[in-house]
Amino acid sequence: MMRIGQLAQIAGIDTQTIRFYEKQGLLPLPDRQQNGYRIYNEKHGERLAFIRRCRILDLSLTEIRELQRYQDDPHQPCTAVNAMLDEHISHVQSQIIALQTLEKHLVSLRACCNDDREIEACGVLAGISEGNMYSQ
Amino acid sequence: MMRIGQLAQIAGIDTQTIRFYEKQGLLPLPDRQQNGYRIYNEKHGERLAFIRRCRILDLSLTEIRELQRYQDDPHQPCTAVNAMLDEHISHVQSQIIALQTLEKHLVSLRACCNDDREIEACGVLAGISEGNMYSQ
DNA sequence: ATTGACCTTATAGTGACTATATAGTTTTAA
DNA sequence: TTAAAACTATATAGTCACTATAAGGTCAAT
Ligand SMILES: [Zn+2]
Ligand SMILES: [Zn+2]
Ligand SMILES: [Zn+2]
Ligand SMILES: [Zn+2]
Repeated sequence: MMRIGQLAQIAGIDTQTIRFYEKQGLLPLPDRQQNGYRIYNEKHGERLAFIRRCRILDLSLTEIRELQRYQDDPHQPCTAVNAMLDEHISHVQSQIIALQTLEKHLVSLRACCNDDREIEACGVLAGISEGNMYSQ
Repeated sequence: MMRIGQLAQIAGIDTQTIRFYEKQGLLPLPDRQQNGYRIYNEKHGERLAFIRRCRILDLSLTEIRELQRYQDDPHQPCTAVNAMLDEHISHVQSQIIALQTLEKHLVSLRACCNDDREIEACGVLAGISEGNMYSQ
C-alpha cells in the first residue's frame, strides 16, 4: 500500500505520467483514501513496470493497451502478439534506413563548406538552395 | 502570379501547410486580391522550395527560420550554419544508434516465441513481463 | 501558526502538421 | 442561367506521449 509519490519513485515514472496513464486506461483505477489520495498495491507496480518496459521498446500506448487485453484473456493463440512485434520491428528497421540515408545526405552537404567563408559563399546554404536533392 | 493552390501543386506542399508556414513566419506575407485570396510570385516559390528541402533534411522550423535570417544578412561568417549542420548530423547519428540498439532488443525478444502458442505461454509477452531489460 | 512536502484537478504547451467546420468566391457545365 | 463543383478564407481541434503551470486541499514537523 503506497501513495502515488512512492509508486513513482519505485517505478521511475513521474507522478503526472502515472495519472496520465490512468486517464489513458493503461492502469486500473486505484482505491482512494478518505482525503482523495490514490492508494496503490504491488499489482499496480507490476502493471507500471510492464508499461515502462513496453515504452522502452517504443511500443505505443495503443499497442500497450492491446497487449494488456491479451494478458487479460490468456487462452487465445499469441499470433497477434508476435505479428505486432514483427510490424514494430520492420517499422524500426525502415526508420533506421531512412535515417542512414539522411545522414549520408547531411554529411555530403556538410563537406561542401569549410568554416572560413561568408554566408554568401557558404557551401552548405548553397547546397540546400540549389537543391539537387532527393527525398528518402 | 498565382494563387495558393497552384503554388501548392508546384511546390508539392499542401495549401494548409503553406498557410501554416506563413503563420509560423517562414513565408513572407503574400499580397491579397480584392476577394482576400493570397497571390504569390516566384520568390515565394523559391522560399517554399528551400523550406521543403530543409524539411527533407529534417531541419526543424526553428532551424529553418535561423537559416533564413542568415540568408538575409549574407556578410557574416558561416560558422553558425556549419555548426548547426554538425549538431544536426550528430543528432541523427545518435538516433540511428538508439534505433539499432532497439532493433537488436526487439529481434531477440521476438526470437523467444514461435507462432503456435497460447498467450499464456507466449515468449514475447513473457520477455516483456519478466523484464531483464536495459534502457537505451 | 506556518512552513514545506505531498496530494488533488484542470488546463495549456510541445512539433509539424492534419482534419474538420463554416462560409465566401470562382469556374464549369447542364 | 443556374446549379454544382472546385477553390479560397478563417478558426478550431486533434495527433502523440508526455510536460508544465495554476490553483488549491492535506498532512507532518517546527
Ligand atoms: Zn509499433
Ligand atoms: Zn559554410
Ligand atoms: Zn537539428
Ligand atoms: Zn508468442
